[in-house]
Amino acid sequence: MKKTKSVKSSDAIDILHRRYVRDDAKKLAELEAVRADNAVARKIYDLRMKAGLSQRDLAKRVGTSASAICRLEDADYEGHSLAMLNRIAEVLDRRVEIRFIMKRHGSGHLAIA
Amino acid sequence: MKKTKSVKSSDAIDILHRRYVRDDAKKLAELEAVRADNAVARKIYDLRMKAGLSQRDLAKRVGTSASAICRLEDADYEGHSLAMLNRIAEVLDRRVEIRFIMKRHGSGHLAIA
DNA sequence: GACTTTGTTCTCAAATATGAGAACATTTAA
DNA sequence: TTAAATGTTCTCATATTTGAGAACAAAGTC
Repeated sequence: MKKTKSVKSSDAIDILHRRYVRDDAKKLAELEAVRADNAVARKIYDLRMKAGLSQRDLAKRVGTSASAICRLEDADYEGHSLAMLNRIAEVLDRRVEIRFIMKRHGSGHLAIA
Repeated sequence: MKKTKSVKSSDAIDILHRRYVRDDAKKLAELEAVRADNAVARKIYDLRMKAGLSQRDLAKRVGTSASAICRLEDADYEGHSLAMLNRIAEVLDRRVEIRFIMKRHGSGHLAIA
């Protein structure tokens, strides 16, 4: 979450959407990945905020550096590992759940469970 | 999922549970990580089976080798990355959702949303 | 039996994430 | 203004994951 740019971080997705979502399947895959990474970044940020911690605070608890936490909260970061997500969840008294959610085939946008 | 050992793969968790869950917080963290990895491995296996694919089939679709898929389905594997989960989800027409679920504080076992 | 398919394990090089310190910008507090 | 706290970006060495091929075991097919 960049400090200055007014936390409207769905911008990246919207731009990609307008640029690519005209039947290009390969790009659609990338978009999905970006959307996922983006969501994770925001969730980490939200969790940290809800806990009232600075990046340095969380870093200390997790056992890493503030810059590493900052990197994880960057919406463009694509390197998330389950190991790190678990470490963060642990110190914030949470557990990580992964779900593979079926995408709609036919027409629409929306996904189904 | 090992071929011979009759797919009862909650064994590992049970063993760890009996061994550690006597107030040892550090081990509890590890257990949570193992549980998560285990769950991911099984989900990949289930998804692949539901799609009627061999490990080699899935590997080809994802763009990797069968041994890599086998590794991902090993309950002991701890190296899952979001990137790989997204790639697998994509070729099986799914998307990955990550949730940080609050753990119960007080007494019990069960987790809450 | 021989053949094929499938899953598994081992190895290694290549790619990628992590840990960490430094420097900087911005905000808040004194 | 000065100082402290915070978030960000850069860089690098280290650790980890990935890609891939080989070899093997087990099960099914012919």
